[in-house]
Amino acid sequence: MENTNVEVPKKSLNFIEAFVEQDLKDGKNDGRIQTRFPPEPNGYLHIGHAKAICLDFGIARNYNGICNLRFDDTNPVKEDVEYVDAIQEDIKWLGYNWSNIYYASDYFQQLWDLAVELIKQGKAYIDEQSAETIAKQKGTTTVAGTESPYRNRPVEENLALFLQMNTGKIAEGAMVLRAKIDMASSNMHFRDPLMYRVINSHPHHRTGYTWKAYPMYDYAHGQSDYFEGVTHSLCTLEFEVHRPLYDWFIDQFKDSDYRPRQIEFNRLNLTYTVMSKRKMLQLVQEGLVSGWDDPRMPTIGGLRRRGYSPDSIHNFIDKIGFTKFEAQNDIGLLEHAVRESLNKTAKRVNAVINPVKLIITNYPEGQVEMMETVNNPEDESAGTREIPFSREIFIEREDFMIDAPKKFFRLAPDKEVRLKSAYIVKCTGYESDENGDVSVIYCEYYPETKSGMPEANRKVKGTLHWVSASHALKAEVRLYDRLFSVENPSADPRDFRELLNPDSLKVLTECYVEPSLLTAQSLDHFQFQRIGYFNLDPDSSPDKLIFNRTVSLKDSWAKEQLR
RNA sequence: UGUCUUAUGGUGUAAUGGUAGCACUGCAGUUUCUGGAUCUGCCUGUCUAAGUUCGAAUCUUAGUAAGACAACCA
Repeated sequence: MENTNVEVPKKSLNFIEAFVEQDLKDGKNDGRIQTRFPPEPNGYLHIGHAKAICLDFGIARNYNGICNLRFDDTNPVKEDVEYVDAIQEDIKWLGYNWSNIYYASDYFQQLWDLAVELIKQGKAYIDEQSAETIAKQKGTTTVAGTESPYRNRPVEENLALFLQMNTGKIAEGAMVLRAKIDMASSNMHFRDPLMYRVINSHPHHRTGYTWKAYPMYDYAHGQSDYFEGVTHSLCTLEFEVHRPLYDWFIDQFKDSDYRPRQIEFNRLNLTYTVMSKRKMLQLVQEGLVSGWDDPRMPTIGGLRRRGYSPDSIHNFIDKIGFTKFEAQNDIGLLEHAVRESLNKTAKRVNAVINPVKLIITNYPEGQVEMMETVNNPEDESAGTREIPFSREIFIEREDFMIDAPKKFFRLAPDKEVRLKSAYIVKCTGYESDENGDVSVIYCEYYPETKSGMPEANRKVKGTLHWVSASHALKAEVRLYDRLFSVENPSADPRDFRELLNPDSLKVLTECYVEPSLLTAQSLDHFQFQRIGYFNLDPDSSPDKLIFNRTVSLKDSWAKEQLR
């Protein structure tokens, strides 16, 4: 799990980096660069968070700044320590280390004191109206709000009531603290936003029942940034309208030239994917997936289990960039990024996922030869290994056709193919079962065509992967496809469960892999020749090898066969 | 009948007043002890209209379209 040696590529300049460089040039904040990644510990991280993480930590790294992890834990109703731990593991797995770890709850006292200060200045008041009434008085986007009857209550009364709010004697919803700004503002967030509400029914995961009044996001987030010395507070586009309020709160309290700056970027939208926490939770709870780390889930845990490397995720984030345009990113680009990254490192192994037996009739019975084969043609340092070859082997059913069309360069009656790393063989016959399916293929081999021998250079059109029948390990292979069958499930008006792709998981139990895979470690990734990238599932055991398909190779023929 | 933001090939993203480039997809080809990978080529784009300028994707105005905002969520 711990993986701190991941290489994180330097991104090309984006508009946020341009802002950062301008701020540096202008000498702002004494040339200091500080960011933060501020998750609320109320769920698991997904690939959308990975985008934010790459930006927050990446900016700090590229500009000799620091990036802190801060849990935005101001709402105990939704938060849990379970998520705090999982979030940290996922960030580390992505290859990042935070300088400090903070919690918004660390600032509860400071925030409280500043709120008192604001009340004393007459800029905040206690409202005792119901949530419904307050909402009604906010007006609408086109109609100005009306002022609360409590808006002008005396400072002393406000102070006394604010203290009351934190005693536990005040019922939830009975009173709130509001900033006194402008009920007629064209920005809804300026219409006397709530700063504090009472929550006494849930313990906070860190402070227990110490506090009964909790700060709201708009107040707590900006001030937390300010307390920590954040210079660039990066968040997603939907917080754009919050920025004036963010700045307003900063203005109330700042006492030097330093000020944090909020910059918004586009969140990640992936085709064929839902990333809403609510929907992901539903998928898990209703058993539509096996859990938060189901290989089909867009969670960091799911991607990890599926065989995505941290490097491949960085590669993807690097490709999609950061802009202010609400984009729909093609899942195909993610898959491309994964292939590109895994291609450099994945060990090539022989595996046959839809086997048919092939007997080499002129090969001595009982003879076994160890054939040398390269681990990775892209990387010489990966070395070679030996695989056993014998009279009876398995090949892919798709690699043999009785009536082969002209462009079919694999095996067919009277045709020759190269067995990868071994001999050239010629098909001399086959047998079919009662359904007409081929049950066994007969070949003869040419002993002088063994790989590496002088006579081996004879050209044949096709090369097939294979495993020795008596040496192969039986394995279970799980093929994954996109979870949803529509391009933009989030925008589809139908219930998202109706949009699930019924073929998103296909389990193959009659698969054979070469014996070297017995020593594979959990999550190790491999390229199965001409099939795709796979990794060993954590639930595997020596008795039952389970491989997850990370992504298929971009071979239209193979793709068709795998469906 | 509001405020804020955005608009570049099918998709994503560069070009910060000076030749519209890159990647993905698609198509065609090359090559290989697998048709993958590699390599090569091709296709397709500045939302509309006015203005400023020697020159506009870029600046201005208007229009059009899209997104965000009216949680005691973050």
